[in-house]
Amino acid sequence: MGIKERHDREKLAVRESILTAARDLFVAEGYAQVSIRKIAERIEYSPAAIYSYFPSKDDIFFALATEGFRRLDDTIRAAEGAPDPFIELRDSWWAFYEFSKDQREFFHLMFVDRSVPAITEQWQGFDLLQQMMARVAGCIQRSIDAGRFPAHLNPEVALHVLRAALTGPAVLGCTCRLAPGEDCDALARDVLDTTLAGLAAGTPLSFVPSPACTPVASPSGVVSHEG
Amino acid sequence: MGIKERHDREKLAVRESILTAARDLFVAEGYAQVSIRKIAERIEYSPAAIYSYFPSKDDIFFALATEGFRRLDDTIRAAEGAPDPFIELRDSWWAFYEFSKDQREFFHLMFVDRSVPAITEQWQGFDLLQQMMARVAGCIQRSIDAGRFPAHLNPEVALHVLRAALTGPAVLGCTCRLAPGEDCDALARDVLDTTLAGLAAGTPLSFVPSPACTPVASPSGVVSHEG
DNA sequence: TAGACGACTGAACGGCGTTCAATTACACTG
DNA sequence: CAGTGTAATTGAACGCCGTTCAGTCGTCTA
Repeated sequence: MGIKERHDREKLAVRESILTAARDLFVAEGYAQVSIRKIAERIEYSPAAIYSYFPSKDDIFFALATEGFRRLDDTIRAAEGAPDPFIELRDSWWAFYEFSKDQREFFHLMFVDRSVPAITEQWQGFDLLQQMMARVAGCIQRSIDAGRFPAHLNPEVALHVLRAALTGPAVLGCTCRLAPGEDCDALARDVLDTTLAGLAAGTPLSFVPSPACTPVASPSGVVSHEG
Repeated sequence: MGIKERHDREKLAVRESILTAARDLFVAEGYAQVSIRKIAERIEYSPAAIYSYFPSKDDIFFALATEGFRRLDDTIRAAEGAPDPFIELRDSWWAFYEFSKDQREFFHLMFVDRSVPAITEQWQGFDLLQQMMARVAGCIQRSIDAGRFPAHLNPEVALHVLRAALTGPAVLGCTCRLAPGEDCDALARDVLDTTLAGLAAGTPLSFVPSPACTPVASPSGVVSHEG
């Protein structure tokens, strides 16, 4: 009796086509330009039909943000593997910046956009992001062990400082806050190198990271596992 | 014959009341929650009336962004004056970060929001921002002269690096991308100190700043001098 | 074949930014 | 004071938006 299975498959295929349409539209035109009606037209369904696949528009974009973290993970993984942990660290964060350039809309959705509400609600862990963070922290630890950073440096603190600093040029780029002639890549490179040098210099730091670290919360308070 | 003058004054007062209503609404509820209809209701005019004072909703917020730069200028000016230029530099950038906290919606409008389109168009100089930048650059130069930074450091480059790095924690805070328990102030402090230490360490930098530097472009391509 | 059930739709609700013909208020002219 | 011109203001509409819901339609079950 594979009828239910076929139905499930078909249902999932429609859901996937909604996400594909939404992704195509928002990568091409940005979040703000995407409407339920446009998505519906693209998949040749009525707008109302979409609401039997996603409870709200925000949930569609939350699913896409989740996909964004998968893409970011791929990007950063591809940058890992340099023999020198310090170089690997630099490559990883450079990959983070390049992700903000190459997948601008995804980056904006994941790290900048405020359209998705309920940010302060409880969220369920994004395993991918936490794994990414853990890998980078490990890389920092290996850099410390290799003598590239002072022994007293807390890898978690360094991680958050790097994340915050690199977020700067990434956001400036993706929100169009640079003059046309300005070289965003060079700026990002300088911020990265300056931050690494500052960490290497052993400035005392005061930040105490909390065990949890959230990128974006589910609009319905529940993590949506799309795909 | 002061009738025209009185009319001008009245017209200006209505314009001002529109801005006040918009400011109150958006500081309290955020850009996205502000509508022309709500502004109109608050000033007891019809929505259509607003369009004889501002060509579009975006222009209202562009005027508010301009006001935001005035507020930022006040904030940073108040932080200046420390005898040690290095301390003054640190105080100035800390004031920048505090502005992002205390005037979150203004900061978001000025440095993050993408709702206002036409960012890449030609813009007319924001004298205030350029003056702010020039003052900070001067402060960096004095820090170099005082031996706090290497002599070969380009003050303009350092300025952009500091701006980009500090934008990071500011954006993380104002877009709610920190876990509830995380201490944004400590993070910002660490980013600031790490960046200053990195600049002091004399890492070679590659960024070449363009003479112009824009925060946000006018939606109609023309700077609106409100007030 | 009757009924149940799920997917799907058309129409609507209340909101939005914006436009425009028509009206009103008012200073000026004769 | 009556009439005229002008600028301010409005009501109604247009075409969007996210979302809801009663109702339809097709398919599977008993």
